[in-house]
Amino acid sequence: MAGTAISPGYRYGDGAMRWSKLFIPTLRDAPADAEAASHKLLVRGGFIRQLHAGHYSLLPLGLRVHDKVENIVRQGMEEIGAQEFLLPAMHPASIWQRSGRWDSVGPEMFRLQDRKEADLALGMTHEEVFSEIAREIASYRSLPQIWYQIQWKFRDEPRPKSGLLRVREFAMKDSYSFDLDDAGLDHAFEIHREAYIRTFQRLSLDAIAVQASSGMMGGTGSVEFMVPSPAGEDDIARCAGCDYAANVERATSTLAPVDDGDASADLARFPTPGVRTIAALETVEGGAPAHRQIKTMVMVLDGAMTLALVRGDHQLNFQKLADGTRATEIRPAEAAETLERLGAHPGSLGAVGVEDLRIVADHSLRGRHSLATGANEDDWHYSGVDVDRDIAVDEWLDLREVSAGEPCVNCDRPLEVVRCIETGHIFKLGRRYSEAMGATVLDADGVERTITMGSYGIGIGRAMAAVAEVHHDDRGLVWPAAVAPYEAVITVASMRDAAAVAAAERLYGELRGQGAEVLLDDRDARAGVKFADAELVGIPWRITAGRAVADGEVELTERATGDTKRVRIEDAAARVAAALASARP
RNA sequence: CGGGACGUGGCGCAGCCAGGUAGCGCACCUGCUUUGGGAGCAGGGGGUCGCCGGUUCAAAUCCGGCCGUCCCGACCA
Repeated sequence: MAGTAISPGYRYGDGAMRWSKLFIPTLRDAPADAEAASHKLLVRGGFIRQLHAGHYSLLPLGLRVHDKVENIVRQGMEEIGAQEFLLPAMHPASIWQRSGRWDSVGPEMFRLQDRKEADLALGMTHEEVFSEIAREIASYRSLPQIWYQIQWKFRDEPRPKSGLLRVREFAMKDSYSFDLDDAGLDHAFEIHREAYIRTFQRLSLDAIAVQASSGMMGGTGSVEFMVPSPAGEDDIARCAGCDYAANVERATSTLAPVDDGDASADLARFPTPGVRTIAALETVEGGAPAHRQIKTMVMVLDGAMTLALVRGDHQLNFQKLADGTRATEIRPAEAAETLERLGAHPGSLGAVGVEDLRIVADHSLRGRHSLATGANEDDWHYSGVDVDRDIAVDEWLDLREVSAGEPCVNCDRPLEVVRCIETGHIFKLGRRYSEAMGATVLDADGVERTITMGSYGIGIGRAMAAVAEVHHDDRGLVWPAAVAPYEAVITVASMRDAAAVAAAERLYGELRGQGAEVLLDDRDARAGVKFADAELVGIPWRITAGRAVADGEVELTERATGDTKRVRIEDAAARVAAALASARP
């Protein structure tokens, strides 16, 4: 535009939304190692490319979507008065040592050293740094505060997978609330919950708010936002009759009482050659139905072997065990360890007479008698086990995982179990970090009080992938207008058709003049290629300038439905603008 | 961490077992034709066959080690 000599090929402004000038590397074939729909389509559509496991480059189209997701999330934060920060991604070890997490989080944190051999970490979350800053809040009159950032997080996931769904480096919106007391925290938590619901609605995600385990964050309560999808990694239990919903790491249900009979039987050891499973023990002479067996899970909690007991027909939930015992590192024992300590292989294990190991048991075993379990000798089991009499249970915990169909604890209606993607998680942290960092204020009475905190996260890239998981068809992505990389594409059916080119240019100018994000597909390619690409990339509206131009018309096609209408060229811009306006948040 | 599979032009694959000048489809470049649902013909460019070592006259191919990627599992005791 200016008089400065710029090589025409590099003229930026005008070419920026012409497909022929853009880098949109679409692929006919998905990479062989992609499994999840979002992974395949984001790669095929030219949105992302993998650098290595768990690390993806955002290409121009991908960045546009990512930016839009960010901005919708940002809008939700601004609406509750949150203030945006940007903190360092790289932290000194000392700040993590002060909170105790340098040692407690383990290998999930990327650690490195600088040239002076000082320990550093790549931030996996920012409670420590934000609460360090919050030390400058000196008076209760400065509270409450809500601070947030959208920043890269680094987590050395044991298994990155499914494209953008689980990665080691990702943008997260993390916010932190600072209040004088628990009532203030409850309020901050509630307005976040509401903001998240609004935000996920704007992203066209049907997120379910569920009770959740707090995991490594600690604290007194947490809620996850779960988007139903087979590509997810979490199961939630949800009641069809009331609003009960919880991650299976926390969910409970009502259990029908078990009738063990009147009298407690005598403990008896009996031979069970070849019996290695619950099912086998059901049918053998002297055995018992699964719900009258004790399943003995040998676990190692922070290095200490522990027996976790559940009913034979129940499953142990590891997160419940970790939460209930406050263990940070938890794994099943290896067969060799088990053999050494208990004297038998898996399949013949039990807690009867075990004195030197910690024993935790699920509530469903409380007071039970006349049960069957392994005898800690291969091919031998016990019958007539009376839990109170024969097993030295150290702690009673909720350890069992709920199953679909069990009655809801609130209303007795059957629970359903749904596979979900966790797109957001909010925590009531309490005073753990503020106390460690020394973030205190003086209250109205001049008394020093520790600030109470909450922390709240949304994974930007994961939310983007979740949208792709939910909104696609066999032709490609079907982006909701709010997050689409472009709102509309004008497809010139043939670049040799001068009238069509002229109509397309006119509409392109008009729509850009209205502020629409419109892409002009001016590639010298066949119409079929352009249609297929527009559908793969998932642009909500397509305006086709082709044979209808001879009649003074263009075609307007909605990606989601495939519906096509012919409209007058002079009316087309207004029609598209109206459609876009109704879709904007 | 355990189990499985796989690494060959940008993407998808064959070749490997039975060692002998690296091939196909898509994509890319040139030309002609075609032009509303991933065009046709002709010509062309691009690959240290993941890396290191070994065996051999000769290694994508056989052997050893390493690295990387994906999937399943972290339970049914």
